[in-house]
Amino acid sequence: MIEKLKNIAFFTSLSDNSLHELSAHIEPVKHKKGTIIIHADKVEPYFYVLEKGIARAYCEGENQQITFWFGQSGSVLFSFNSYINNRPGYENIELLENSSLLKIKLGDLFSLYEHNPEMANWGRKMAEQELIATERRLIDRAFKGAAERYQEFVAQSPELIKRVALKHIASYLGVTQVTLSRIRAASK
Amino acid sequence: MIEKLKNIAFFTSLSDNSLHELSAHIEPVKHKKGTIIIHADKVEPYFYVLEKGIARAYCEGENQQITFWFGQSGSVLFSFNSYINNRPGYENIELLENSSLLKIKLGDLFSLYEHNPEMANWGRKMAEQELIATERRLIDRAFKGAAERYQEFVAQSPELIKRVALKHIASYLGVTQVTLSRIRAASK
DNA sequence: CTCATTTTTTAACATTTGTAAAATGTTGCG
DNA sequence: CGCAACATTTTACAAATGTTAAAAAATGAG
Repeated sequence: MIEKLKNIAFFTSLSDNSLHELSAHIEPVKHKKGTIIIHADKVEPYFYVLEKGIARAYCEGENQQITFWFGQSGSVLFSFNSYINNRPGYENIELLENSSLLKIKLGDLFSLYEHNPEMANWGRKMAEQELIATERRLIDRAFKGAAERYQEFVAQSPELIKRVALKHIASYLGVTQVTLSRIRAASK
Repeated sequence: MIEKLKNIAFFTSLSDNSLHELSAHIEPVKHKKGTIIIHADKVEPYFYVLEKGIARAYCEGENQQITFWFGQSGSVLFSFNSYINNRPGYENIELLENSSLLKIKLGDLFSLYEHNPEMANWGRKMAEQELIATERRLIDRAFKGAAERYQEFVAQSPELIKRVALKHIASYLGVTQVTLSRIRAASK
């Protein structure tokens, strides 16, 4: 299990001692494509690391779902509001392929944060990395047109383009599927 | 100084001991309206808490500035990329009024994180709160039209509407100033 | 207070994106 | 295979937002 963790970017900075403590609380699980592992409007008590597979986070709108995040191998999956505020979250997380995950109870993770400063700093850095990535996306959306955002998405996430339905990518990019089709047609 | 810190929401959870340690590294400063306290493309070595005043963070585009964040009393101001990755940042932070701030050297803050677990958890929670707020804005932008975003901004930030130029609010909301004017005209 | 500067609003027109519906393409299962 | 379900593209039209320019209003320095 420790060797598994060492292969995941988020965990490479941890000492063997912390990895050992952490691994005692980890349970590997597998789920099929289509499984919703995080549900909106629920306090979700688990934190997952995606070992293999693809996932998306989305919110349910009136007549549409809006995908705002994709996860790949090495991504961490959790309900932000459950993790941060112990309140029901706003996002669903769906596995888009049959996937392998590592599962940790939030309570166990928080205990580690309280008594192991290295883990507390790990949690801080994880939140910071997610923060800077999220803010970049917010800014990018303001500066760049939909076409440019699509080109960058293709360049940065070639795997996702191949494996994820375009309707999800369209909503991730903040346009309708019709607009994405037009962009793709124009760039041939 | 400790009493000052206790009045700031971010610091209310800290023990007197941590507040004491922290306050040894804090320098109160005042700056005039228009001062840029965080510069893009520079590693900014200070972390600020806004005691009194208003600030905005913006990125410089080709023929426009895009404001993507406002700070008020109690907000924390820092270059995300300097703080998180020790790299030059992408944002400028400008004081929109004469302001009082508390100034802390990043290096001092990081030392506290390393040897004081309570401070490490404080840093974690701060990043988490910024993260959840940023993600909510990203999602809101996808779900809500510009008019609705404006109404919510008015409801949630009545102070900012009074004190901040509409051109900055327009770019914060992701529309041109002309569009914001139309929205305001329609909602009378 | 007055003038110069900046901010905000309004107008006319262009462009982008959205909506709805039909056509085409793809996938998986019996 | 062949059908059914789902995904993607295309078309025609509608709505929202952008661009440019000018007028009106507000602000601030002297």
